[in-house]
Amino acid sequence: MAVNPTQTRIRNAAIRLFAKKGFHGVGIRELAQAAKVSPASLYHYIGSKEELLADIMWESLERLLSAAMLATTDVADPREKLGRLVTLHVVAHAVQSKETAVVDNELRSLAPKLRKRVIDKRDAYEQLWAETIEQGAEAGLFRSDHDGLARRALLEMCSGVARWYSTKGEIKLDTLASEFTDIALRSLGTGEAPPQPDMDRCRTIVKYTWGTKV
Amino acid sequence: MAVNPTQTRIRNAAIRLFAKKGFHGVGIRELAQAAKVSPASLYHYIGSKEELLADIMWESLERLLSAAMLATTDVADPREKLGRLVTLHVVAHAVQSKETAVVDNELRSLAPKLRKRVIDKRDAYEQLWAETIEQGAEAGLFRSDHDGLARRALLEMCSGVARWYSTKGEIKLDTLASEFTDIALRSLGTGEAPPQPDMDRCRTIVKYTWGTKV
DNA sequence: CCTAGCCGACCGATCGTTCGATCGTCTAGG
DNA sequence: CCTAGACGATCGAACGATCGGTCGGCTAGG
Repeated sequence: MAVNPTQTRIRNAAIRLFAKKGFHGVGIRELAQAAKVSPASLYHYIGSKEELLADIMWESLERLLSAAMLATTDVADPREKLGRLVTLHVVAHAVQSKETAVVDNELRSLAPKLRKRVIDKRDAYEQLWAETIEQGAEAGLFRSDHDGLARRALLEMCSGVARWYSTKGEIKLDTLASEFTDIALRSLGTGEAPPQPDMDRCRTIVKYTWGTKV
Repeated sequence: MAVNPTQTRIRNAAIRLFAKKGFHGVGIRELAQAAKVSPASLYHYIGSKEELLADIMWESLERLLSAAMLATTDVADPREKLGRLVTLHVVAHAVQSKETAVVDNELRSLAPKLRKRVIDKRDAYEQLWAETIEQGAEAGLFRSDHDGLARRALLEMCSGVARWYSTKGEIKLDTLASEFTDIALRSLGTGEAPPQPDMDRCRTIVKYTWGTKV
């Protein structure tokens, strides 16, 4: 999980370049130069270019999933649960926009074997959303979403943050999160004013999961 | 605009392959084979691989923009206007998922010169959304969106359709469009039940713009 | 004869990857 | 304390393959 400084440099360079140019748009030599190693040395740290991509994607999803589970276990109210899922998802895509963009865009660059591991993780994560929405529907708090249409719409909306949000822009992270939570809950809601989730708890989890950001 | 049958084959093959593997993931030999010409013959129809991509993206946006303008001119009610924008955007991303996916993902593969033309088109299109939302806000029908946050959220949500919707799935196109319109209007709305836009008019425009689909 | 369409052969460049060798560091045996 | 050797890290050079693109020439219809 990237403890070695050289490993970390390679990992970070790969995330930055893959996000900017796409997996196939980055050559090994360019990657090596950005990580300040020779192309040959690169292969002491990675199995192959593709494995490097798969590792990055899987670990990114692993962090997102564990953060989401941490935030939703023992939460009874589906509205609170969904609000936290949205907040974490949006904040993750805002502060880790590079690696989340890679996760969202580069699944196609993985051969079936490596792809499966990543897809399984992603499905496990999206399952959290599906369960939460279903619970809300059963409780009469959300409109039912038996096609998963609303879930997909909301996930795409929240993931899109990585494509346009800039931490240097005028929009504060808190504004972003609460606005998106609002939109999400009102999309699913039955009309009542949606409650805001426990922001402090989410902030703590974000800090714990992704480090010093936020 | 692709009247020649060989041009059309090349265009369609490029859209399909670029959407599936990404611009840098497709070689001209693979593209030529899919279009049933030799790699050399390819260059009787395209200036370069990159120009081919730029043309595809620009034309796709051109169609979307003209369809959107066609659907919104002389429409006074901002809610009706936005409903039609959402419907057209969603339907376009559903039935032309390949080329819209290319538009959404491959901007980074274009050198600045070619990129500008495409970005200008995209901005002109998004401007339509911005104006409509602003009109709605001034009329007191929408919550104001001075950061463009809601606009971006909705656009990402609607564009995401190209990533998951399948015309072979169980969700009907009408259901998709009306559900998304509903979500969009309730995201912006002040609480009243959102009106459904003129679906027949939208259907006509889709047919006129993208041909026999729908 | 001209031209549009088409293609085999080839261009230099770059692709992902491997190999063998050279470093400095650590450890075990005498 | 010295030394032999194992070890991880590093890299220059090169591998065959493929990259985007070009060129000269062939063919067929007007």
